[in-house]
Amino acid sequence: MSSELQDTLPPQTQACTPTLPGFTCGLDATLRLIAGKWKPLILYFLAQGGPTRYGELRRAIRDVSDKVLIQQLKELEADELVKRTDYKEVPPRVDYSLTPLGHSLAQALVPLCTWGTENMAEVARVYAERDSWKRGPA
Amino acid sequence: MSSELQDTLPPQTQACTPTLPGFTCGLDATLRLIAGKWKPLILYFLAQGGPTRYGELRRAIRDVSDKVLIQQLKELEADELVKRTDYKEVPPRVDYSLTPLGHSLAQALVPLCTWGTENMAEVARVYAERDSWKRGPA
DNA sequence: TTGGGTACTTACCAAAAGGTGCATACTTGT
DNA sequence: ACAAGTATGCACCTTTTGGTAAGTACCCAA
Repeated sequence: MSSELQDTLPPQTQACTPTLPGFTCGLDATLRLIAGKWKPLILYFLAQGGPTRYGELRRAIRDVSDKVLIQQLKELEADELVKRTDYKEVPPRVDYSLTPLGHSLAQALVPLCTWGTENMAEVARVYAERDSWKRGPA
Repeated sequence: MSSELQDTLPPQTQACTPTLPGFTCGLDATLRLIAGKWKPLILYFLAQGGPTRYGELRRAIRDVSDKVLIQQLKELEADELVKRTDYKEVPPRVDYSLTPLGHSLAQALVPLCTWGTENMAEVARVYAERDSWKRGPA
């Protein structure tokens, strides 16, 4: 990594420069917001699709349960990354979209997605190996 | 609505292509590798400092316990993101460094760190609000 | 000899995270 | 009439995660 690390670098005794409140560094702050099994996926999905209805999201993010999806959406909303719009219609209709803050975070997520795509074969291989010794040799 | 958003969306946010094994997309693949409370921090720290001895890492990443740090290092090693070097000296001496794969992942983490740094005030504010209603007003 | 440092390992636990299934109140399609 | 879809809420429970405290084997300095 080149030396234009926005945080620190000097004689470092810590992972990053501690700055505000309780965060050890910017990465730490970010990680707390996106901690949650599906949050990054939700953000990323919303970044791609714009306002999305609950049911659509639910179907898009495979294997998530209602309880957890709702829960994480609420947290994202409380964290001001996502905006919930309730149309107060009679069969319920609600949609979710990114706030500007959420949108910028989603952008920061893009490199991770790109990395995963580019290295998917590698990652899959590693996983295959792990799974095989876990279940015992052939 | 089509759920095959991946190929119909704006090229700049579009980096997610569902293809291989059990991953829904690149982001999903990446997230599985860095899932773990301290993993991103470990990767980021190693990216900054080069080969680092265990004890140094331990002291750099505040509040991590031996058990967990070791455990996550092992997983990172199994995932071929980190390389462990044991000098087999008499008072134990070991150090950890990034593999090329790990290094590229660490690069992808940089925007998250940057985002966190740039929006730290915002994030801190949001957290303060949450904490206050959680514990009741002063 | 006692104490500290090195890099771990293990047993035991508490808390957090996530999942399941049922319920709601109302509408539309069959 | 009845099933299905809509967006949740709630009680309950299992899995996962992380943490604590202790131990190991060895060396060096006081």
